[in-house]
Amino acid sequence: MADRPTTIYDVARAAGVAPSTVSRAFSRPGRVNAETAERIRTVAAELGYRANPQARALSTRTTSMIAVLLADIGNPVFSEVARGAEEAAAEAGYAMVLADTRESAGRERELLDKILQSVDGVLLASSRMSDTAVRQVAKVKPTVVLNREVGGLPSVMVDHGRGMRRAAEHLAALGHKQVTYLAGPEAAWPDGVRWRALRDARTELGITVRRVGPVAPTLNGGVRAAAAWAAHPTSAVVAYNDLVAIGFMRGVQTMGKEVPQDVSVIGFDNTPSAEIVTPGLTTVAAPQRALGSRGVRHVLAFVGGARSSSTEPLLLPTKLVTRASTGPVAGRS
Amino acid sequence: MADRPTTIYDVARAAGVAPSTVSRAFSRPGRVNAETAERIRTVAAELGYRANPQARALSTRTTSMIAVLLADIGNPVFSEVARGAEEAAAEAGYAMVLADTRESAGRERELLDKILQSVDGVLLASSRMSDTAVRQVAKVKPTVVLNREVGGLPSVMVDHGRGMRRAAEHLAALGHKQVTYLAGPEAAWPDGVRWRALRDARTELGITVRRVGPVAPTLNGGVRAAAAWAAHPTSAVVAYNDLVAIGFMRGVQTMGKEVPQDVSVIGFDNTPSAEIVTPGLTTVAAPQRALGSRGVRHVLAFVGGARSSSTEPLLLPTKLVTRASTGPVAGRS
DNA sequence: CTGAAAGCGCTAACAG
DNA sequence: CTGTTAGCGCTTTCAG
Repeated sequence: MADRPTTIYDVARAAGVAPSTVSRAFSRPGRVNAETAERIRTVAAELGYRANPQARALSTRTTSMIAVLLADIGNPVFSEVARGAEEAAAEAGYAMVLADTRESAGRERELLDKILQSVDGVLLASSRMSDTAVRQVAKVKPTVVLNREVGGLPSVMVDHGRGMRRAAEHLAALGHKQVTYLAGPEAAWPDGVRWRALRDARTELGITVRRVGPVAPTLNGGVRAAAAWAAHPTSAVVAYNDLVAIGFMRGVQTMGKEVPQDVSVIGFDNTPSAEIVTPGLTTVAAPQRALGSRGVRHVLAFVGGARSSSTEPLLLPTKLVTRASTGPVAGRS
Repeated sequence: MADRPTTIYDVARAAGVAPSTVSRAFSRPGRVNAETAERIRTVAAELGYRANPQARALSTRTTSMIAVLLADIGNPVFSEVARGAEEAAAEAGYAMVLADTRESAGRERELLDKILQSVDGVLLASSRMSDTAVRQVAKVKPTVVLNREVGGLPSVMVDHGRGMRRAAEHLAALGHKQVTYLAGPEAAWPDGVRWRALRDARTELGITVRRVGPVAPTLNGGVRAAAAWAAHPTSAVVAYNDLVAIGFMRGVQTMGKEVPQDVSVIGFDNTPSAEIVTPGLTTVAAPQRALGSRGVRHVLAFVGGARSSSTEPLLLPTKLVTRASTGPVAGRS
């Protein structure tokens, strides 16, 4: 590949200055004569000089890289988070080391063990590790968690509670009196928040609520949920995510019922599929991209030396996207 | 965060050996007395010693990281590639630096400029740079390109030609005589390959082909393509990708026509949406995940010192997934 | 403002 | 097999 790359010494010799001056010309432009700096830069460009990041990191103890860990890059929800994270990182001149934990706390620990030393900060997008394990990480490098609260650590989360609230209001406005929640994995943090928000809205909205599950957060999980729901049908259903909602719709359609005539359905996440399915799925959209970018910016703020004063979780708003899967309860034929 | 991390010297002192021995105990276990090695490892564990990757990199000139550049991490096709890449990298003990070029050759260059020095190899998943620019990169670090041929550089690609061929055969078998191809962005390498493959299949399969576009590779692009197609309708259509195919179906349905009764539709990529749309979309599935993992393994092989002998592009097979969007031409009502 | 010199933590010869 | 001795390329005092 490369012949020996040009170093600071090569540039120094060619420019007729000391190596330290070349170094300063790049890292501390203010502390060097403007003309000399200019000359050095010219010479460096001619020689195609690129600073060696490892050497720099060794003496400065900063790498200009941050780690982003998520549970499954293939999941559109997380890939949006990754996108936002990458954008924010690139904008700040940082590179992103992305690791996929495949939903395993063990893998997560191993990965961190490997890359923690190579980054300036960490964003845990969907950590499955215990609180203590997360804190351990935070002790080594500035760490921000997403969609989770770990006592004392900075975090950014989507306001799932309010999202559920909006969904419930929408259904109540359409005249629905009974709502079933199709619960997702118990380990999933947003699941609990949503269910509680739905229950809390009962009296105020004058609805009764029921819970089915937990079901797998997949198309099939939704299909199975439909069977469970059929035992105690309600005129409205809110699902853990879009996939479950779509599976549910498919399930009830198989049973000869129609959406939204027989049952209104709401999902979570507003994945591309929500727009494509028939009928279009009403769903609670979360700003995943913003979640990723805010998360990274938060990390970088701490890298830059912010104190842990901002311990309060940052809450990002959701938006209810209404489509054809919800309708008035009176629409029942 | 951390107090001064423990170094090789701390371990050496605690274990009563020379620093170099500690180093060897980790990097070259064979070259050290088994018992001493064991003791060193124990002491190291007690002290919580972790090697400093920057220091190691500085002297070995290898970082155990590889760069993966792709055009848009939000695109499910690429996120699958990223997933495969990450898996292969992790398996080999490498970390993945992921960068999103946002379809811009300029950004791509800048990003590479920034991270090239920090990685042992590069995987260009959907480079928009010129051939010469790509070669420039390859001169600095082992580089593998995906879905593209850059003279002399190792590459891995999906056999889009055969995929198209299979699609055409499927349509011919159903009795279709005329096929329209909804072309994607001209800059996209697979687009040309597919169109040529379709044309080449004409005589043998006894079909005539037509081309519409290029259209944007989006839902809307597909809708517009439907309008263009309506000027010269054919009984079958193959789209650049699933999104275009789905948009097209939506477009023709709006015009009061039915799929597949009035027109059979085939997409490319087998994205999740293909399964969810109504009718289900017949599509050419590409092994995106494998593409990513093979790509990374290829890179690592070169990092490991393989000669450029394997200049032949590695071709990965596609699979035709048949669903309800294609049917016999006789099915016309 | 610039040069000289001392590391950052690890690996790599070279002796023994 | 183990210890000693130089660096890897850059930043950072410390003088001047």
